[in-house]
Amino acid sequence: MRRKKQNDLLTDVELEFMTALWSLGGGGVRDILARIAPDRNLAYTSAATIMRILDDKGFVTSTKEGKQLIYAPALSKDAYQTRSLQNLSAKLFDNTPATLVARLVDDAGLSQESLEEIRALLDRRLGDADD
Amino acid sequence: MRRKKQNDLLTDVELEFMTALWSLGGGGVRDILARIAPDRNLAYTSAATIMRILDDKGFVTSTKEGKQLIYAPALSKDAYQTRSLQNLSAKLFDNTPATLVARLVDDAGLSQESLEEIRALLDRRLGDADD
DNA sequence: CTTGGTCTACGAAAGGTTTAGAAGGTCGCG
DNA sequence: CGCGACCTTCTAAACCTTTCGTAGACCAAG
Repeated sequence: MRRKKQNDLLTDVELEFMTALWSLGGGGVRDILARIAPDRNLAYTSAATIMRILDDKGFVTSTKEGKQLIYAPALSKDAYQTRSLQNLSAKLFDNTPATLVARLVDDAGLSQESLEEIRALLDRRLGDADD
Repeated sequence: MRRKKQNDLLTDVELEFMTALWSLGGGGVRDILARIAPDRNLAYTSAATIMRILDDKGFVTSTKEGKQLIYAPALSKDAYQTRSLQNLSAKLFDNTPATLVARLVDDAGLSQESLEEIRALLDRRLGDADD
C-alpha cells in the first residue's frame, strides 16, 4: 500500500517528533518524548503510536534493544528540508526558486545580517563554478 | 470561532483553488473550475463547496452578481507566499532564512541560471547599503 | 511463582479534509 | 403560470490525523 495523498511529507505532529529525533540522533520513545515541548503533556502511548506510524511510513528505522525499540532517522534533516522546499516551490512558486528567494528577501522582517549571510552563501556557491 | 490547528495555511485542495483564482483575478465557480486541471473531474458542487469553505475561512470575498456568487482573493498570492515561507522557516529551519536558502542552493537540481538570478536579486536588495 | 513495572500493538474516538448528491431558490421563456 | 436551467446550501460519507486507553508480552525482584 502506498501513500495516496502527499508525496512524502510529514504531518505536523510527525515533524515535531522527527525534529526531536534529529536533534537526538536516535533513541527510544521516552528519550524522544523528553525532547518534545514540556507543556505538551502528551501521553506516553501517544508518543509510541506516532513513532510506530513514522516507522510504518519509512521515515525512521527501529531496532529492538532489550525490550524497547530504538529509533533512528531514515531520512536526514537536510534531505527533508530539501524535499520540503521542492514541494513548496512546486506548489506555490511555479518551480522557480528565484521567485521563492525574492519573496523571502522582500520580507521586511528579515535582518540585514541574514541578507548578507545569504549573499555570502551564494557567492561561495557561484564562485566555484564561475567561468 | 477561530481556526484551531494551523496559523492560517491553506489545505491542498484549497491551495489548488486559490491558485486558479489568483490567476483569474476573480470569477464564479464555473470560471474557477475551468482553470483546475482538466483530468481532475471534480463535480461542480464539490467546487462550489470548496469556494464556500474558502469564504468561511476568510481567504476569499464573495459578492452576489445576478444569481451567482463572484469570488475574489482576500489575500494576494505574494502575501500567501510570504506566509508560507515564514511558516516553513519556523517549523523546519529554526527561523534562520540563511539555512533555508543554503538548502535551496545546495540542491543539485538547481540550474546555474536560477542561481545567478537569485544572486542578482540579492545584489539589487543589498547593493544600496553595500560598503 | 506471582506481582509490578515497562514496553509495544491494537482499536476507538474526535476532529479536519475532500467529495458529491439532494433539496430548494430564482430567473427567463413559452 | 409552469418548466427547465443554473445556482447555492445542507448534509453525509470516506478518509486522514491526533490522541489515548486497554490488552498482552516480557522481565526482574520478592
